[in-house]
Amino acid sequence: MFNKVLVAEDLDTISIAVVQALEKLSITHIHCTKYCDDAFLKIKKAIHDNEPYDLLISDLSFKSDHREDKLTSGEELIEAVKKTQPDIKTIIFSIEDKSFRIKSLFNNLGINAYVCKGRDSIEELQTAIQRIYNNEEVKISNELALTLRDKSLFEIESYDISLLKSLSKGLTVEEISIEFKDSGIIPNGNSSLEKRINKLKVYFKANNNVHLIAITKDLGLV
Amino acid sequence: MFNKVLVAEDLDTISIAVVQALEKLSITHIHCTKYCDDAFLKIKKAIHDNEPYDLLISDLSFKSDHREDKLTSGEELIEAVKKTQPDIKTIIFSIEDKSFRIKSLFNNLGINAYVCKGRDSIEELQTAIQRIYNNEEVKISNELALTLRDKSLFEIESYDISLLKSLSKGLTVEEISIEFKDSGIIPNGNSSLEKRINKLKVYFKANNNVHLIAITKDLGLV
DNA sequence: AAGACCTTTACGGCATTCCGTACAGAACTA
DNA sequence: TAGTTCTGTACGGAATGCCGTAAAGGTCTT
Repeated sequence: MFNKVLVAEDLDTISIAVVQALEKLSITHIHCTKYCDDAFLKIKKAIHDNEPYDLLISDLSFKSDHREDKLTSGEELIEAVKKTQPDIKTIIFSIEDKSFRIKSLFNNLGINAYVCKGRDSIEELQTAIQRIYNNEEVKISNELALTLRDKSLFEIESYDISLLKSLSKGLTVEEISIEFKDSGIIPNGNSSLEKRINKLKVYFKANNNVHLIAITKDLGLV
Repeated sequence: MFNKVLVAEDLDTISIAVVQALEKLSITHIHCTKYCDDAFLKIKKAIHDNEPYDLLISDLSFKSDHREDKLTSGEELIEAVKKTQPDIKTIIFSIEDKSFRIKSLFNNLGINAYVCKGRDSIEELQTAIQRIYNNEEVKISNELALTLRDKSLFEIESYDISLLKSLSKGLTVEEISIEFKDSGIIPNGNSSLEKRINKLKVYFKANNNVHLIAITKDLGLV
């Protein structure tokens, strides 16, 4: 079994249970951090000491508080970690259950498993760890596997996200056009923006801009 | 110390840690449920057996799954419980940190304490239980106490929420006017609705309707 | 190089929002 | 009761969103 495991989780309640679950798998060295920055430091220190971590289990969202952290989310943490220790195994353990979000995590971050916090997540977490250790294929629930194969979900690019974010900030199409021109984002013509917004409205079955933002906010896209 | 405590929490990880925390307070009878409906049943059964619960610790939001539950949130659960056992003590243990939401919980549900899941929530939960048992005043963090006293936050009524919800469903002012007339909600004239939306935009410093919905969605109002 | 195709942009007409003014009725005041 | 204030509603004009058409420019094929 893995020897050295790091848990990045802000909620004290959850990290207690995770540690307990790891102990049952007879993992000897378990460390916890409540902040992404601390997790990254620990990983760098471990490499320096020639005792690197085998596995990182991280939450996605971390509450912000008085501390000013560089890394504020599990995504940022894993991205940074992979750059310094590419061979480390990673599991995301989060409440997030939007399939396209999870899909992008597999594609962009190359995580080894995604375990969704829920009513029986301890067991799922344990089997995920076991399978990764045995180099078996990651178990993905059927429903999720289907959406992961669905290419159409991947059409929403960062361009669309920027567009939606600007809209949700209360900017008009005119203003977004100017903003995009300043930032060098193309396309940035009025009509092109309108057309793109229209595609998003069709995609998300939205009646108007207000509806569109309401929907994408619910999906956690913005 | 309390004798019999019920924990309503869907996430297995968290309920493990909560039970552990309760055991340290030498509470002897601790029961857990993962669904609101089950919690309500247990409480009714306990009353029937003449061994009622002293304290209910409940989460706010519960994941929906295959089961079709009558009670789907901690609010609904506590509301139902208070009707059958008005003297039961209640603590909400949730990740929600929007002050006006918490305020409405104290005002509408009459909860005894609100503990926010976070980096040191176990300890907060334990002291909250202790204080409730000793009939001391509930400890509220300074920041929260301020907003609880702030009357202005309470100006947003259910009328405004309905309005915002209809907007976020993609309806036009015209359509909302018809909807309100059908439901007997007043005011329902076009201009009145516009005027009210305008007030909300001023209040939330929103540039336009899209912005307004984005803001109120973030605040968890809609 | 010519044609088909795609993307970006421009323009125009209609719908909706945005915002100011105005007026009628209810509630409140003296 | 008469005047004042508040609230709900109506109307109108400017700005923005909404949607279709079309032109300009790029890419690809043949």
